[in-house]
Amino acid sequence: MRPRSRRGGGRPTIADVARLAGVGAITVSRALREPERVSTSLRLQIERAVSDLGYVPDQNARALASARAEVFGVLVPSLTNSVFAEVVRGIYDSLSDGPFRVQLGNTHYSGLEEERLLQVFLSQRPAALIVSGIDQTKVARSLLENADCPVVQIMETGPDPIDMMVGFSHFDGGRAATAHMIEGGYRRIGFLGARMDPRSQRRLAGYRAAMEAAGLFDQRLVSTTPVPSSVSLGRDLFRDALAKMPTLDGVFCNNDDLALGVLFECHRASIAVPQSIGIAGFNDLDMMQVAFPSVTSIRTHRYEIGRQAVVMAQAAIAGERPGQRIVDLGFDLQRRESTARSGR
Amino acid sequence: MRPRSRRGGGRPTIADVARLAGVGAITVSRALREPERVSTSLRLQIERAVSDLGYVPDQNARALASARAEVFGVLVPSLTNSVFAEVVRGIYDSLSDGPFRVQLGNTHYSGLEEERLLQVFLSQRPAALIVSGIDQTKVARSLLENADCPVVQIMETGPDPIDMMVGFSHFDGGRAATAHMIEGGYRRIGFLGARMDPRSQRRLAGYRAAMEAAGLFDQRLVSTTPVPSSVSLGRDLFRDALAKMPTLDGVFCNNDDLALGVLFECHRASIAVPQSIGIAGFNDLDMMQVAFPSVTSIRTHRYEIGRQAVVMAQAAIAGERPGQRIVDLGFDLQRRESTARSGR
DNA sequence: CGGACAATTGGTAGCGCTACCATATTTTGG
DNA sequence: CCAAAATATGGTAGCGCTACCAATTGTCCG
Repeated sequence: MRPRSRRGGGRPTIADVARLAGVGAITVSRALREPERVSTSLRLQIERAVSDLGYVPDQNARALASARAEVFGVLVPSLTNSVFAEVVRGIYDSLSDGPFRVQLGNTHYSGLEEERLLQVFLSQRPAALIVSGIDQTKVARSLLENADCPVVQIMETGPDPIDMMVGFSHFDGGRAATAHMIEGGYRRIGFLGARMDPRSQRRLAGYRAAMEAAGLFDQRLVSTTPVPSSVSLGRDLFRDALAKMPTLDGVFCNNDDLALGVLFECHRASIAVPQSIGIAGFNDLDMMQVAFPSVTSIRTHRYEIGRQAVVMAQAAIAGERPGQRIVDLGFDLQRRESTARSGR
Repeated sequence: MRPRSRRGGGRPTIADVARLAGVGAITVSRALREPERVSTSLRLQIERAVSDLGYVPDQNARALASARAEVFGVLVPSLTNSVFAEVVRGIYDSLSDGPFRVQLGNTHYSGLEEERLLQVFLSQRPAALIVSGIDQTKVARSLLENADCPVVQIMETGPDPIDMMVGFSHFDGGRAATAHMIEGGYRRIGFLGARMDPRSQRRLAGYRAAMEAAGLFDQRLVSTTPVPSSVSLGRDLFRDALAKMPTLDGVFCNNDDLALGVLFECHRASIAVPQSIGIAGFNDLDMMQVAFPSVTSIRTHRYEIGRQAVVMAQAAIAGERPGQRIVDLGFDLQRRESTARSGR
């Protein structure tokens, strides 16, 4: 006679706690989830039993019974890109004191992979979903629209949110950085872009808008590649751009990795920064202000985006109507030595 | 009369598939998990029904019934440290084509946080656990020893594994970098260390061993701080070290972020690298070989550590005896311009 | 002081799946 | 050709928890 522990391995269950505390199982369940709905005396008794037995609720059983896992599904295109690493950190930090776990997926910038991961995540009935960008495939968008949980799109803002959005305008960022260089007297400003995911495309569009507004745009100033970004790629792109267009007097880089590669190459080739070449990056990694010369960049509020996404999702879970569905956290242009031709 | 869909929301269940395919539910279950144990005709019929209904198995129910979630629990001390980001990428990539999901936890370099997360993870009955380092607290170690799943400790090797280990010797790495600088003619070599987690401590110990072996050790050459590492911190530590010890002729940095900060500060202060100051880092981030001058570093096989940890865990899940419980993936000393006093 | 109402507590019946065992059905070997 | 063994399929009984509803007790007010 051992109907118990057929599989479980003998971990204490809610029934064990109930027996020890001399109450019904459901009361234990309530004491753990909604302590205020249980009398103080019983609650103490139950807490005692829980700690005596070392009881830990089985999350799988809980999720099955309530048709809802205490999981936030998070989809990012890259784990090594430090921008997303910081977003994810913001998410984890905001979630760490609640009951929610995080299920992190890496889409590798692939729409198909995103669809696949969405299926996997949905099969767990997550409490909320956080996805990157606003360029979901048709299938992915439909999965998200029909998901019976809050959905937050992060990193970008745009019209027509699936549910909620936190981010900023990459177009505006690209335009601001470019406009700043034009103001600083740069004329033949190149654009260096790697990966060229949708966000990079919009930064390029912002660059183009600023250049055209000043009557400076020239297609030959644009160098892009689908290859993933890296510091060494920045060096290579810059060499090519300079060979193609020797009169280049500045570069706006898709991101800071590329900008750093450009900076190092300028050192190596003894090209004066910011005199001969101005450099601006995007994201404003910590090292940009330490670099010599320090590098102008667009500071984005990545950690805050992660934090805010969690706040919005949790509010929605709690049944609150969102104050605003679209939150634009903006960006800050950090003007530094690398684009200060005259000054300093 | 609607005993069904009280909560579920109407997603098709295994029973729906079974009915449509005209078979028993258990046969559907088998067809999905062990297709080779079901006849071809039935299997096709079932696959048809699955795709017609858009059936996706409920992971929570599956985990409850089988007392085992298809989840790898992964604990790392940081998400933004690009070393761990790459380890995690190795893990995700190796797992992406199997049935397993990843549950990622961030311990923030805290033993207590690790214990807490282990509790959370264990409550899901994961298929395997991957934890960072070999310095678990007593409680954490006990939780891991009693976990009824494979456990892999990563990033380091050492005696007395909980179960399995993949990593390398940080002591040897620190010693190799330092010995290389000594060979190169550097004498007053400083050690710059941030965070000073156990791995950093062992790198420091390796540095000390090399210095002592050459009769060069001096406690005043060592500058450490518990503060998290960053490029700006590298600059600050270097300034302090130089102020404290003006005869400094080289620095071995705990990691590449610090080394980069030192490099930039040398540029800013017009200190010749490698002539006046030699610089060596640890981890060999991509940018180290692009930097000017390129920076000597210890290349560690981070992605491969993640990959290998998954391979070992999967073998253990499949019931195979591990070939070796401890896998040392070593490291490579990358000799570059920043420590080449004479050459180039 | 009785009845409406809130506050507590518990019982029942699953959630959707799989472990275990039983029951056909086919294959094998002597 | 038949028993034994292998193969293929299905039924039953939960896994550990919570939604739903019922039952009990205490509380308030006309």
